[in-house]
Amino acid sequence: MKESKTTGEILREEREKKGLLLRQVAAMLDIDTAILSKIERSERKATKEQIIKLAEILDLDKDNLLIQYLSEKILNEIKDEELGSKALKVAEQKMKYISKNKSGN
Amino acid sequence: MKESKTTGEILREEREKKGLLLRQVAAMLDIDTAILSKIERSERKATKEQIIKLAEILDLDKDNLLIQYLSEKILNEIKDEELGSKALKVAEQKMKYISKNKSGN
DNA sequence: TTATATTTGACAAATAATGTCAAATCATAA
DNA sequence: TTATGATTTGACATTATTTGTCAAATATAA
Repeated sequence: MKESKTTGEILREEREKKGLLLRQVAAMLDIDTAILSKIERSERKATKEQIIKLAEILDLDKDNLLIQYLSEKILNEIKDEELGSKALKVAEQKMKYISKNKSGN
Repeated sequence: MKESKTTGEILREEREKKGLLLRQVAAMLDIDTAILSKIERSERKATKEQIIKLAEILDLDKDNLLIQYLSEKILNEIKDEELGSKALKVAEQKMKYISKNKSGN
């Protein structure tokens, strides 16, 4: 019952569907093959720019991929924190408050 | 209609309530006064260790202060992101999934 | 004023993120 | 098998970010 894929898993799946090699995609990103290998196995994080390029290369929805990516960055921030779950809820509350008071109201 | 205080605002308020000087609290934290000044004005982030020490020094609830602090770290991660709000929601979903499958079930 | 507290900004040190490279491992076709 | 190409691993280099110091500027108040 696997609930959700990691960004890395998504990237690997799509790259393989397209029959592309790590070497080829890495070249398009202008990085070493080793890094892309690590990104796909969640051993390293991609940069935002790399995620955007990868969405283009692999025909993935850019916004969805970015949301995936950002949510992982958020979770990474609290993954070792006992209070992480509570902090996340508080962050959402604050976020709501911020949105409500955005410029334009 | 100020909804919530920043960690810095809380820290300054409590320090002043106790009649302590920046210099004094900074010394207890073993950092320069300048940094504490910046932390209280949200120009710099504290470290987790500093937050814990500050809770002790200022008699604040440690967990509450840490939750405040962590939620700010989360928001900081997405504050310039258009998709931040969506990413936050996805992070919560993933978090629920993770909790559900914690060791011990 | 003078004294003390705080703030500011330039800079230094420490840490973390991002990358390269070469060798090891893996998969598979000859 | 062995030979080839793909991927993985780990040591290391580079760069960016974080965390800190220091001294001068500014505020506060006696």
